[in-house]
Amino acid sequence: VDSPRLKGRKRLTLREVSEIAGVSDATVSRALRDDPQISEATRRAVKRVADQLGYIPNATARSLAKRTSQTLGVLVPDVTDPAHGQFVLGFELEAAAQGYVILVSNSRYDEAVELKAHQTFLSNQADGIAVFSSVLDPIAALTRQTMGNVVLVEPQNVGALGLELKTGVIRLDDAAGIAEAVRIAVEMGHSRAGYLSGPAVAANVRRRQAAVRSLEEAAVDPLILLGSDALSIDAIAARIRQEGCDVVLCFDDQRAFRLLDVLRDQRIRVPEDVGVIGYDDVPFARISNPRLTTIAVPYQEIGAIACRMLLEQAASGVAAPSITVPVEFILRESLTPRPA
Amino acid sequence: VDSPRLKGRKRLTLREVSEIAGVSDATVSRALRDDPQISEATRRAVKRVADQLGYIPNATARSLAKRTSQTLGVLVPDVTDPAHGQFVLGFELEAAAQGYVILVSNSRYDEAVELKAHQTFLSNQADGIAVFSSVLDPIAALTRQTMGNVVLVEPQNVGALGLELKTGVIRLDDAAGIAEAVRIAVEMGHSRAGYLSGPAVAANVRRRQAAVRSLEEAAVDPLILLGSDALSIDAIAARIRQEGCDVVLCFDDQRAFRLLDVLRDQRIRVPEDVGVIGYDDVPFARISNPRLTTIAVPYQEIGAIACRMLLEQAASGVAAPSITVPVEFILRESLTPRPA
DNA sequence: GTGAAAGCGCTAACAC
DNA sequence: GTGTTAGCGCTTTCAC
Repeated sequence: VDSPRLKGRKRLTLREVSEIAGVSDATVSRALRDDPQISEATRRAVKRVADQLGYIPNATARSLAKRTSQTLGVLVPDVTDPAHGQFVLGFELEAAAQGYVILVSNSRYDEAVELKAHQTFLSNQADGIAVFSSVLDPIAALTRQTMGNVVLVEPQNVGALGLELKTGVIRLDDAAGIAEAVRIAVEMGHSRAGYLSGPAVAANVRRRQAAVRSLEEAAVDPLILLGSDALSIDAIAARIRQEGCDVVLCFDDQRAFRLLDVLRDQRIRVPEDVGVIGYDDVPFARISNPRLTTIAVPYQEIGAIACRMLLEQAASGVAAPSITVPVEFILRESLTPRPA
Repeated sequence: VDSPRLKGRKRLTLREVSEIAGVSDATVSRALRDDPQISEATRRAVKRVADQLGYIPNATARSLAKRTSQTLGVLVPDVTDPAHGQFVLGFELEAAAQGYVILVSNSRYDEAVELKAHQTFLSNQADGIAVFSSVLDPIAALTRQTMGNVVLVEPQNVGALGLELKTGVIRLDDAAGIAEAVRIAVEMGHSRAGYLSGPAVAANVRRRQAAVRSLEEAAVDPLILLGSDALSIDAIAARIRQEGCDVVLCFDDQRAFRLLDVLRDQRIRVPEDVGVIGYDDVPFARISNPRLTTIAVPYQEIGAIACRMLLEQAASGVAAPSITVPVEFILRESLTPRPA
């Protein structure tokens, strides 16, 4: 057992392997990569020497020479958020399966941080970059001469200015999910729906508007805005009571859980007094008390898709067709028919 | 606005910048890195040209030349787990603050995957690697000629064989946390404590044993083993009832939440009929219903510490002193004094 | 089928 | 202060 000298450890190079194997370095390079035009005999011989010596190729040198790094960058606001974590997991698993490593960074919804991370990825020659919930001002991004190979997931600003980005985009079918939720809530006899807002991002606006529209179509009372993170959650509970909401649609599960928590404190019963609907279907939604009715988003699968789109774009050289991922309404305890 | 050619895009090199700036490439290199021995005038001139051209240095080439990549690897079983997510976040934030990028990989507690990820990080010249909850057989790991600069967080197998690893190690002070929990539970009048086991890892054994010992000292009934993931959670609830447990210590919060869920189904009241104690204090613990009594572990801070230890080791060349992180008992609704 | 040589984009002595 | 010269460890024409 060899003690790992931590620093300055000089690692084996391809050339040393070649000397011991008694062939040229080029041959070792080819043999190790299973280049077809190398004889089976030398290939095996070289490989034997290589892993006998414990040779680990230097990916850095390889990247420099090949001008491709087998590295992908992932930028999320916060891995700690279950949705983002699942996204990163799905992305990483797919990337690993394809022989890629991933660089990850947390932007904390900060435009400056996001931009810097993007540059860092570019600097590290990432073959592609996936950005989840990008808050970047598209003007700023596009003005720089290159964004590289990018896929945007649930971008917040793109499109706001009617810009056509030359990148693949993945969106959620928010409208359909919300419409379904509203339809079912109305069928259950609810007529005064409130909306618990999220951060000032595009998804929040889309979801709210979808709710407004769906309620209009259902010809019941218009959507009651309950305020967002700016307002204290207690104030929101108060509004729910005074507005007489019988169902609340939340921007996401996290907010829904917090709402359940304060409603419990205030002795407003869920679902008897008010129904609560989340968004995301994080793992916890199925074991909360009450279990949360929500709209399920396959974040892990989306991560895998983002990875594949990136690779596809890298190969084709053009933006992959953008897609809209379907979401699914999941009925659980936090929503029941309105008591007569 | 320039259309981002996705592939084969030839990026600006240092040399091109130098030509336009009318100086040598070495000068540009120095100016950009604020080398003190460059005149203020040329430094500014060079920088102006560089960012006018939108020059982005090639970190790959830099790594090759400097033999240090400003890259750190992080290996966790599953980013989706709140504890791991927090760890990665803390690690990444600290790394970013120090100018490092991170590579992340999910091992899914699979030894082979873990080993491969480790090699990949090494291949990519990571300046350090943090492994959370490593399941690697230390023999296998040590036999390879180098592990590089590593920090182990809550390793599962190290020490089992009495091996002295030459790496920094971060452990949790499980025993103290559990002891405190048991002490308080006993003070509250509980006397039949059960333990809901986790995966077959070192931490699980440590926590269980700490509970056994603490109960002995308290001179109440010995610990009742409730089984682990192998047993269905329903079977566990049944055992709780038949054994007459009045308090259950769980390996982690996730299991505690699942337990709360099935106890609710079975109409066993928490905390009235049985108290429940988790471990980790994931964010959800404070808004679950009932809110979960647990032992808080500062995973995000641990991530930052791991990062710093890695950097310290890289600089000093020797293993950083191992540390044991204190944990904190947090009393919430799921545990109350035993009703008389 | 294999070797020699040039080069990927940068940093680091060493000169001047 | 700044330029010149070698590499870093690999891939890749182009010969043979």
